[in-house]
Amino acid sequence: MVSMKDISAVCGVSIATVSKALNDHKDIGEETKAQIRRVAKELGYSPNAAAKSLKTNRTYNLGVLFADEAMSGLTHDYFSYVLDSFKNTVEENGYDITFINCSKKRAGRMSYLEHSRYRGFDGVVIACVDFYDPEVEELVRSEIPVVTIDHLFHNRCAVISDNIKGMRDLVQFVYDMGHRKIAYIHGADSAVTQNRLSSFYRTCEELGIEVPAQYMGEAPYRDTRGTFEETEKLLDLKNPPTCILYPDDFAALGGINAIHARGMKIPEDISIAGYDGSRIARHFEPQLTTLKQDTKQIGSQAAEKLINLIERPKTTLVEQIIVTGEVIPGTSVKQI
Amino acid sequence: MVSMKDISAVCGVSIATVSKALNDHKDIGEETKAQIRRVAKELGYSPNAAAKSLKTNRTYNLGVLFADEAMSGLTHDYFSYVLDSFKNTVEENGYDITFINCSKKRAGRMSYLEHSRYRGFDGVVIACVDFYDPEVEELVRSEIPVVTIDHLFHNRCAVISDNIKGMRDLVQFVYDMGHRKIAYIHGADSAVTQNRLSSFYRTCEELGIEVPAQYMGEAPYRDTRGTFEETEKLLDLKNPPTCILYPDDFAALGGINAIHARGMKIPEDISIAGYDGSRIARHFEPQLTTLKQDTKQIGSQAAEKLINLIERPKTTLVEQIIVTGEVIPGTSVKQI
DNA sequence: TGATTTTACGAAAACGATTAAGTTAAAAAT
DNA sequence: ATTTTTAACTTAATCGTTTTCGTAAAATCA
Repeated sequence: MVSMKDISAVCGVSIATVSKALNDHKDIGEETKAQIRRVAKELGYSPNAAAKSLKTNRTYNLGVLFADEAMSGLTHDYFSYVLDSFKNTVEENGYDITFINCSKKRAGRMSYLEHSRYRGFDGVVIACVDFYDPEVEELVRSEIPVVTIDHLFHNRCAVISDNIKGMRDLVQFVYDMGHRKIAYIHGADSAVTQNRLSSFYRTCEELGIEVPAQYMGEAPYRDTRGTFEETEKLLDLKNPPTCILYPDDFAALGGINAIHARGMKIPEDISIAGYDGSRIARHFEPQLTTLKQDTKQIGSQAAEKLINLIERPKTTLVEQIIVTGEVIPGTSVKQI
Repeated sequence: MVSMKDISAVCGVSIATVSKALNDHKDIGEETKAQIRRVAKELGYSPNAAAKSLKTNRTYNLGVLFADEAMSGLTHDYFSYVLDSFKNTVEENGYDITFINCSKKRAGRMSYLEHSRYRGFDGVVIACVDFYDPEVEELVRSEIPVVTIDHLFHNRCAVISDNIKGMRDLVQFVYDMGHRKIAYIHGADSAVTQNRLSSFYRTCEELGIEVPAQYMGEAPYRDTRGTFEETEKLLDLKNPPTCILYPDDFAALGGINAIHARGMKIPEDISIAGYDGSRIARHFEPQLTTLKQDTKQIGSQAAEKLINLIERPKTTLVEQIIVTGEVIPGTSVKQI
């Protein structure tokens, strides 16, 4: 690898001059700068991030902690969109991203914090993990700038998809379509689920509709088996709901199949709605009514916040940024 | 940050001794090692990857180039699975992954090779890009160990999903179900497409079935709009096919919708098949007949090959690794 | 006992950059 | 003409490791 030393030898100047020239400092003559830049290009010089960061304590590399329980990892169709947006935004700002190793099997592995320090991440984004993992808490309490997604820690920045408003809007939409018997198969216990759940209950209460206990079911996110079974239970009720809400669009497929298995049609016989607004839901038949989370906004806001935290720590607010979604009407909820 | 210097001060030994002790060299006394390790833990020492790699020229960091034309990026439902598997395997081996910045907008951006050198990647995996991009070629011709996925470069290792055999098996399956009028809406031009296409033609020829030109259509991968329109054309034919093959599972949705829009049923009125074996295809109704690419195998093979190339360059073969898939029968192809 | 080997450690250079603090010569000011 | 300022560099320390070579003491051997 050609280094500054090589350039300095060719140009007959000191290494310091080369460094300053390439970093465009003011105390280097214009012709010298030009020559150094030319020679650098000719020799095929490439800077060395390790050496640079050793001196400057900046890596321009951000850590991504991204390890949901279900191990869907990168294939998660909500977070992969968020991450994609995050990645695009940080790259536009000259940062790279590296995943924080979360394979917990390996002997001699580092904790999340150790790993982050080892790599010298300028900041870290945390999404889609067990937020009560002690390792996560250790990382969050560290000196490293952190932005979390869909979870709020004390004194830390968070970007949060507005599940409260989202669920309210969705229920309101279903209500406006005339439904009064609304069932909700919610996801497994988590902050996200709790927000959606309480918003569901509250909104129903405000709208004056009653939710019998049998109308509530639980199935893990993205689990079609669970929603299939829960849907069957709902359809078996003496007084079944006219509309079923699912944990997410993918899981809704389990419900769709359960409904079709009985020879019932959507939305003629029963209405359904998902959550996420995933790309594929637009192509279901009927088109799935869903709440589209603004993944692009969530990812880019997280990126911008994190970079601000790094580059302008004094003037950057510690706050939570709420990103709202929107109801995609679709055609899976019938007007009654 | 606490460094080896701090440890050496506390223990009253030299920095060299600390380094050797932590790296378990044989020329350090056992009790000294034990003490140094203990103190390191007590002080909360964390090693510095930048300093280490500066000396050793090894980063234990791999570059990932992953930038398809459609910019689906991380949300691509074939490559995100491949990448997830790749990531898991390299992490088990103590490597991290960093994306090679592919936002081409940024002024002063580095080329892929420059970026890779800058970060000091020990190796690079290339997937899902325009393989004829000069920057990609520059990277491939460099001294950096490279493994490509689904594309073969001269003198480079590649892991390739067997599209030849895959398409043959799929056509054979459809043939065995009794179909003789098979249409194929293929993806946009690429090596992958070409392999599938020629395998399609060859298999049909071997089976003695004729493929009229009107039975061939083209639509970009993952494009439901395109497959919708192409499907309509096929259905309009005087002598329509009994089975339609689609570029991929997602794109098949466009076809499904076109078919349903005419009030036709799958597979009663017409049969269809996808390609990929994506998770969601298992939940379509009817369950989509498709060729499941072994994404887990592809990712882990690529990871192992790349690591071998890095750690045992002398003894590692430059070869292409072919990963075969399997037909998922599903229920979208009718026996006739 | 004296010579030799082994064990356990230290000194110092090096990796490739950045940067504070000089230094020198030319230009500007007095 | 002398001093001051400015422009354009250079020197050298430093970041945190690794690693080669050297060395003193202890252990082994003759």
